Amino acid sequence: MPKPRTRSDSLKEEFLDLAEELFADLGYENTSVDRLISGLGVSKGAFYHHFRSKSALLDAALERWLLSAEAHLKEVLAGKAPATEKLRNFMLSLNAVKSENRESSLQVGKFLLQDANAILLGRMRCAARSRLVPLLTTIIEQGALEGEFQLENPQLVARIVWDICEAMDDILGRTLIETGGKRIEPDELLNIYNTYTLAIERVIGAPKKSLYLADDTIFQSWIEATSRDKLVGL
Amino acid sequence: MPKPRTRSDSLKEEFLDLAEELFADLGYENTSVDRLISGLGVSKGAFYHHFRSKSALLDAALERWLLSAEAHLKEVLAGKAPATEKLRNFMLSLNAVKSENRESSLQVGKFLLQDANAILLGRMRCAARSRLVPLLTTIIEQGALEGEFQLENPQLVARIVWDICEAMDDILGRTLIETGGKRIEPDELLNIYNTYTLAIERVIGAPKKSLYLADDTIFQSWIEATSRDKLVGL
DNA sequence: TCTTTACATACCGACGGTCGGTTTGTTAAT
DNA sequence: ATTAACAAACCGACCGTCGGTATGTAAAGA
Repeated sequence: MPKPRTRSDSLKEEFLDLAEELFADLGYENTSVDRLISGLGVSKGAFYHHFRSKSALLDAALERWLLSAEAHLKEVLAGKAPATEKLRNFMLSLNAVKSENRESSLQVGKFLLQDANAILLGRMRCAARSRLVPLLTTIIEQGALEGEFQLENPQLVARIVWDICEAMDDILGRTLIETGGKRIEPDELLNIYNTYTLAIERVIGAPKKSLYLADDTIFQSWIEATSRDKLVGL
Repeated sequence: MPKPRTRSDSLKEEFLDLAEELFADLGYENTSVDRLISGLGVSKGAFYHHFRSKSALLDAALERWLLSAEAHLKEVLAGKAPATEKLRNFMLSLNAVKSENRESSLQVGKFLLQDANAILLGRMRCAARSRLVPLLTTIIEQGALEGEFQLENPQLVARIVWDICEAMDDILGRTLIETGGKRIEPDELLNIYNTYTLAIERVIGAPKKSLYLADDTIFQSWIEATSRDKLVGL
């Protein structure tokens, strides 16, 4: 049910809003331009007036999403906390950003694993990496200066840490959704999380358990959110 | 120039051969079924007689490729060498497998980064992971038994090591192709390689430099192979 | 009045996939 | 040896959907 458009509140923004929603529901490839325009009750010309291509629409959507994520993370890292704390906050905020989208717009749940979102996933990874790795680098450098982290090449190491975070998101997501009807143990997710963060601790030469999470309430809520979701089939 | 087909040498294999070639040249999405059948001089019915869909063709191609890779790696790991050596061989063999394809069939070079291969990349990563991580796990377990590696969860740690390898391939590939006309320093690639392997050493708790590479001849040949390639544009 | 913006409409070619039908090969009863 | 019966392999016209383009047009500002 498309909300009634008052002319000249920017149609472009409405396209972006609807795109986020449909990309999350159907996947990028399964979201046709026809579907987008009929959802908004406008013509094809309208779409191609605002976007050079469907691919450009994806870029714009990702750009908008990344801007907010970047701002949020910068805010988290603004203070004078020790690098260890900043790093932990960074990682938890990453999950928070994604969790908030899990329920509304750009999901990072099951839909990311489908063929229909392979392009979206690739683009998102690339864009997020180029914007957020620099933030990570500053944390790593700070930790090295503080003597808390033992490493030699902050830029590359930050990239590696980022890679590990991406991989962790991937396996956490798969674990969440691949266990079909079976009840998922929050312990299992926590175990994955702590094993990955232990790996990160070692990579940056940080004290053991500086990233350790004893509490599994985060994963409790993940599981609830996931089981609330309808099954849309493949 | 399609070679003259003698009837009843399996058309299915010819489809797979041509698919590998075209996927590498044009990308998966840019390789149409029409192109495949006209390349072989057969009809569309012929294709859909042998494959349920274009997607099934990709699965079959990946399956064939993975079988050979798996066999090759198992062979490498058959002996009674220490885990450290096996791990180093494992990683180098991975690169070898890909280098051999770089020149002939399923390239892992520039074409993997395009949108047109996002699906292919995702499927390949998933398939390779599920087949090869178990092999890695045995190495890790062996190393833990030998007392050379210090870790607690071999299975998950093997997965993490694999993730880091994937990330390393990614960044090495990007570094190779994103530097457009500029001459690439083999040193740069070697530096990336050693930083990533240092990370792996730390993750598995192995002695420092047990994976270190002093020699950059491998990357020399990579660069040559890459600059030999024609530019096919986006 | 002239130009520019913001759309609408009609249309295109390429694509993945389907379908009814034909050819070719195999088996076995006559 | 012939032929009926069946199945596998293959043909090619056709379809719906897709992303994208070309052209038209109403309205607003100059």
